[in-house]
Amino acid sequence: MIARQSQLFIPTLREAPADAEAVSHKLLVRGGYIRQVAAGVWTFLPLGWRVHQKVVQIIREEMDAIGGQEMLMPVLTPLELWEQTKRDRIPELFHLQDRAGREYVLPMTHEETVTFHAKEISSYRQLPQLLYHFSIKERDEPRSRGGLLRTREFIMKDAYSFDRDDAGLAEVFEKSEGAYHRMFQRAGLEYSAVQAESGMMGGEESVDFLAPSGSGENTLVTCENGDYAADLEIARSIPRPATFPASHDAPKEVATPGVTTIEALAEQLGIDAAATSKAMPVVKTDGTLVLGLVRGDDRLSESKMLGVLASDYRPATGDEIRAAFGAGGGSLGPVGVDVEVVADEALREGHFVAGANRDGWHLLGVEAGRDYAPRFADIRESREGDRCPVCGGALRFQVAIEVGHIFKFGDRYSTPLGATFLDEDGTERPLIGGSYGVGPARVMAAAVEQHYDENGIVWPPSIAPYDVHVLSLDGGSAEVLARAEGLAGTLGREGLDVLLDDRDERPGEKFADADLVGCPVRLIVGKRTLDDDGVDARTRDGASDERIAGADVLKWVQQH
RNA sequence: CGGGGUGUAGCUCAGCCUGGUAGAGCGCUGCGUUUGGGACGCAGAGGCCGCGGGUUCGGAUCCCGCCACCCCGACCA
Repeated sequence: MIARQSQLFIPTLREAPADAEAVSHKLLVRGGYIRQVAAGVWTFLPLGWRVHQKVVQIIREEMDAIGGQEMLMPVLTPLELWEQTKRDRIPELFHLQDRAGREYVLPMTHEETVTFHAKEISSYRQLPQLLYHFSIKERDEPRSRGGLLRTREFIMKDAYSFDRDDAGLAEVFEKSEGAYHRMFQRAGLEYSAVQAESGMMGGEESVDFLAPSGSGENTLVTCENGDYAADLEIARSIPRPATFPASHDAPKEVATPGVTTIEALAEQLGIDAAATSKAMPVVKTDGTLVLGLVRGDDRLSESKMLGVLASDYRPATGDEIRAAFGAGGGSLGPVGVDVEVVADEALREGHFVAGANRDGWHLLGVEAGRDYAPRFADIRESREGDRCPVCGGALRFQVAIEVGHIFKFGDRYSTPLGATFLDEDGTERPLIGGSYGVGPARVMAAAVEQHYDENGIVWPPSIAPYDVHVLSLDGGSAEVLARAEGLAGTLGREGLDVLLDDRDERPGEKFADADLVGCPVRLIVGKRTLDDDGVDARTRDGASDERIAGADVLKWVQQH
């Protein structure tokens, strides 16, 4: 296939739009791949759509390879379905009515709809099933950001599996995980599969696929030895050891006038911040006050705390704190309080300085178990300097994009929607399901975040908009142009996607645009190459750059 | 929803403080010269200065309100 650039709509920009921050956002806009229509709403221009389609095709092939069946479910969805699963109250859900007042939603995923169809499965003999589609998702995000990184409308490949039991589900889940590894590898991404939060809608098991990136909303924690990877929200790790001052037989009061921060406390007492404890009073949805306690140098992990409390919560207000503890926020501690204390595991051993629940005073030598009886849990957020929980190796923290997420949902949808089947023994059971999502646009953005240089995008060959970019530096010479056209034609007939820059532009401009667009292989035809009947061939990554004979071009392209 | 910021030509921005009939660079059109890393000359086109109200003889500029967009946070099946 050969495309003439002189006739295409590829509006490249010399400068990045002022509001762009992320590299992928800047380069995809500058390269003429995407344009913004409204906040979080984007058009894929012809070039961008080609890349998107290439990613889609890879995903499709890998899904089909594990027995997935492609279909298409509608965007417009009756509200009733979502009422039945109680997801109609999700704030991100778009609602609308038709002229007769019937209510609809614009779904953010299709569990309800696919389960609605799965009601037609009536026998174990029809199981398992793996259904998927590529469709538009709508989410009323309070805040979209970073170009394609987080949008309010996007295309997602979402697959749904239905099985008779957990064993069947485990099998598809594993197969899907394998397919996901293959698709991200094929797309040229660096990524990690990590155990993820199951989420409020999810079920038992959940795996996130995170691609390290210059911009993103997740933090990927990996061990240097490759034996541990997790999302920061749930990452476990070994904190550095604390250096303790002398111990005491019982907590000993010490005056700390005006000291309300850990830094000030550690400095005044001349001790390691890790030898102090930090108290974070929170209030659960039912109004119960709980005191979270972490080491002074640690941060409370909001997501871990959420799991431990099994309830939503908020920080206690100043008034609530004073009422419960009789002191201000900077002077709180676990000794002698009436509320439940949830202490981080790091506080299990050692004697720590803690607030005395009296303004201007702290306690020295506070020991868990002896001086207060906490419930221990892992509630600290991992941080730089921690060691791997598996092997003790150094941990690495990277900003990352979530490109895929798979999770088991069991009968979360089949039970409320009444999707049951008759099992072999004649009993009626709910279908057991799993959900497997991946965002092609995020794969695209992640690929750019990972592969670019100061001049533009350096596409992984598998998802580049065109395989080969032929530049005709004809400067009006019909002979050169004819040569370039012939070359493009030859490659096109071999099944390569060729972009021929036959525009009436100066060489510098063609080079700059070619760098920006980022096709993996570039072939330059000009007066210089006409002389020896050759072509200048180079790869976008700069690894190869050489004059080759015309007859060798096909071979060269296939090798690079 | 909280905090910060920006809306002036297709893009990047100046002008606003201190009111006086709209600017630059790039891009665009035509002609000519050029042609291996974003050329040069000449001649042009292009703006409800985000929207509404107010103050004023006069508002891009000052005041009030609204809207949009971006960044940080909250949120994120």
